[in-house]
Amino acid sequence: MNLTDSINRPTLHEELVERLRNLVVEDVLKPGEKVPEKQLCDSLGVSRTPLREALKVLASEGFVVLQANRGARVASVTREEMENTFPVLATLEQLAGELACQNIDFAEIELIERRHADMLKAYKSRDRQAYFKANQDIHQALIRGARNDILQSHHKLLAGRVRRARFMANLSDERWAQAIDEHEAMMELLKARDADGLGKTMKLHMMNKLSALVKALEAEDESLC
Amino acid sequence: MNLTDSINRPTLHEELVERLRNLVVEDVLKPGEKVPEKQLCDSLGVSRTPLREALKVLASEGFVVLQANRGARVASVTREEMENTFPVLATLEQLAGELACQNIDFAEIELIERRHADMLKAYKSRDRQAYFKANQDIHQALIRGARNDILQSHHKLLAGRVRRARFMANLSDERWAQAIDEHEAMMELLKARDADGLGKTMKLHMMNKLSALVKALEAEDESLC
DNA sequence: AAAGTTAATTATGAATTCATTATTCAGTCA
DNA sequence: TGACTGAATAATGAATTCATAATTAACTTT
Repeated sequence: MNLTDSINRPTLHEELVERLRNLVVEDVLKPGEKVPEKQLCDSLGVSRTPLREALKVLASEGFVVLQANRGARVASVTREEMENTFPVLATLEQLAGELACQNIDFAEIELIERRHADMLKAYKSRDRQAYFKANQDIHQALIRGARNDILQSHHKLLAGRVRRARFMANLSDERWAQAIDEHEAMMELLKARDADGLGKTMKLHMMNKLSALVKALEAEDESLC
Repeated sequence: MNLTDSINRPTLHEELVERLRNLVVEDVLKPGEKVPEKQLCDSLGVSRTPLREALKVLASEGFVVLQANRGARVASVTREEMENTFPVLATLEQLAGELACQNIDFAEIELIERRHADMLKAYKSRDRQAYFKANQDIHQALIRGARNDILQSHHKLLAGRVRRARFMANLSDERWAQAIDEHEAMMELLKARDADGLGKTMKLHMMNKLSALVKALEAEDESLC
């Protein structure tokens, strides 16, 4: 019998924060759209109070924007925001890489190796969905390996905001190949527990992601004109 | 006549977030204490709804901890939390230092120089209050100079959580002198716009703060036994 | 008297209600 | 026809109410 399940019942607004954030990150609620309180309440079967509490939290996390007497709108994904977010995220990843080399245990490295293999397989079969999933798992496992809750929570927030961008721009074949190379290097550096090397590589990896994203966005803009 | 004042009236819960956060940061509400909803509502003259909304936000920021059906408690300041927070804060300061060297304008550097002079004066007259204020202004001005909103908001959050610790431990004369030296170096590197140097120095400065804090906490622990 | 049990009280989470502010839309006038 | 006005409608922010869970107090029972 599992006792923790019945005890650890999350409160209503916490669940709503999770679900609404997912709606934003997964691009179900589109940037700029206003969040329809009443509609969401009906479809989720809750009253406005916990939903509004959740919206305040989401606003403080930057996923929605509140306007007095005008409710909440989904925060838009601007190029400027990305250009501000990625450097911060990159620095946090650098720190995570350094700390992970010191603190991660062997079992976790093996787990990452397996997910790394999954990722390579997904790359070879050009399965974007599986690739993204494996990629995300690897990064998360590395962050967890850093053994720093504060780092983890701030990383999670920024990663969520960045994840929205991937729905806007598909990565190029060229960038995809480069990303694979970078991951190969990261894997080796982690196994060698080269803190400085892994940190720098992870930072660079993230900044290269930004370059690719900006390029993709520019290409998209052109195609729209 | 100033028209912007009357328009930009912040919403009730936003004001409450600010005020409650200050109560926590300024150590009016002590770590571990439970937050008395009813009492606060009475003394602030608001109903529970906006207050509770504010508490959810504060919880997501890490200043209070919510327990289902047991309300909110002020988050405790543990040594472990500090040891997790400082490295993250230090990395953010490093990034801020690098970006500030690129983006800050001359007028802002001059402003920082003036506050730096104020800080030296406060040090010489051993005015802790004035010293802390000038110190905080300098760091904030540097962050602003980085021209990165995301960086700024995350820094603000972590800085707030760290600030609580200074109420728990007074810094030693030795550390104080060291901090002054570090600030002198930072000032020179900023004026020279040495991005790498300023970043590294600011990071080190922050990590030294942690060491001093941990030492002070240990000394305090001993004196209590 | 101390530990355990039950009833009264209080606090909490969430729904509902209410006042106010935006928004929509029909009607007016240039 | 098209911009303006104002009433009708809808939404939002905040207070209030209500059901339930936690805490306290009173009361056994040994």
